[in-house]
Amino acid sequence: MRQSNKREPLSRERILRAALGVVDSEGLEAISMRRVGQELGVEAMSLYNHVANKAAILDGLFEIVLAEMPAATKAATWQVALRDNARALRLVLRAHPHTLPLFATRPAVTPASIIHVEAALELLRKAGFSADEALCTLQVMVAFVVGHTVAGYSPTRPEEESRPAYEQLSKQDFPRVHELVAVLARHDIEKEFEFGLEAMLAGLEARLTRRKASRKE
Amino acid sequence: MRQSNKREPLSRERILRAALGVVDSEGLEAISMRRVGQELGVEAMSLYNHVANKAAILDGLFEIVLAEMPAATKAATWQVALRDNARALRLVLRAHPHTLPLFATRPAVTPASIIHVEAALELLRKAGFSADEALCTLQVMVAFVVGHTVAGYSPTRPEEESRPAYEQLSKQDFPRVHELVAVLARHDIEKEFEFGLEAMLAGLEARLTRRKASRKE
DNA sequence: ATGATTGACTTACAACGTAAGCTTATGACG
DNA sequence: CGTCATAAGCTTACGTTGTAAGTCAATCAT
Repeated sequence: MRQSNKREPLSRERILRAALGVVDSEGLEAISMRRVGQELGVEAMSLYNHVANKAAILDGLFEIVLAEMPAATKAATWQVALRDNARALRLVLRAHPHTLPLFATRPAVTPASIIHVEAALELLRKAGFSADEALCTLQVMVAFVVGHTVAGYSPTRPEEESRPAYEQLSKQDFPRVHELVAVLARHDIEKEFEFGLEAMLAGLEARLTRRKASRKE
Repeated sequence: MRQSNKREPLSRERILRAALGVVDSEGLEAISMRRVGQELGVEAMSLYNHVANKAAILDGLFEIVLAEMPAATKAATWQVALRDNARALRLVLRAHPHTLPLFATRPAVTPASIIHVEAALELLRKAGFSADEALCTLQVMVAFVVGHTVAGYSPTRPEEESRPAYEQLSKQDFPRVHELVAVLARHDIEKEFEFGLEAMLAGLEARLTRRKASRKE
């Protein structure tokens, strides 16, 4: 009955990877200590030898997802670097949509992502941003990327109330909303992301040039 | 022993308000059917006469928080309107920081906020944005506001590992990160929000003028 | 060989969401 | 006034959860 061969020992690493597997295939609320243990052929309580508690597993999930982000390639300009980073972050988040709620609870910047932060800061500082501006820029970019990805890709459970209301109530009272119904059909959420990303970058660039101009006179 | 006087009857409204009270003072994970019932002097199961289940309560919380957003005042330009809306949304979210995780799971636009959406769309369309651009603009703004507020105001439980790492490891390996340590002390997250908001607005405005120019030639 | 350490398993408990059934107050209608 | 339907509360019960506490077998240093 018992797992016959000498099994490889448990570890934080293996636990997190098993947990990520469960979350990816069954959703965030599917993980319980017993479920993760079962995935590893182990009792729930055995996990406590390697992780402090369930919250620590969620923290770890957040961490290993973020660690999937590829190292930044050498970019020509800070604009390109920021854009690349934003897209890379979005891709990582989209790869594990069920973990997205985690990013709403935990601080976005973590030791795992510090390399990316350092690289981005370096470029921004050299481009002429002050330390504070560079910090703001990064935080604001992350906020946008995470915010937009969470909004668009959080797996919505099949609630039936919210959808139909649009077509019915809105014709005369909300003409502009009604107008969107047709648009929504062919609306591309990736285009929407790029739309926001470009706006953000353009705004940051404008700020930088204005800043340089005011310093020089 | 029993609650003596004829008590006023339960209702979805009362349940949600009680739940919001619990969440505001004790945090999101403090709400359980029994806890909310206790708040109203009622058994847990009685709540099921007015709400479908716990998820419905969370949906309702989301809803009544969003409903606190004040009606938009008549704004001079779409820029001012967007800025006002963004700040108003942020204020509402900040007023109930414990509910912020809810905004990561649920769709941002809800029947409760449709009036604001309609008003904003009207202004954007009149300013020259296409229907799709107006939709993108709104979604992107909401994503930024929610994303940034969640990142900055989600009540972080007192985890002790993440903080001290900064000062230690970063001096030579991460000089730019290290540079931030001093900045962080006097860093103002509201300024940071305004920084991002202005960048976003500037970028959107640039897009609009470019669009008008290209249509005219 | 022996003793300590590690890491698994077992048991147990309180709290959770909620299904099912029961009880009581309200109000319509003969 | 009596009857009875409906509504809205209460009670009990079940399965699942996170995890504290205790047990036991394997590994390893001496």
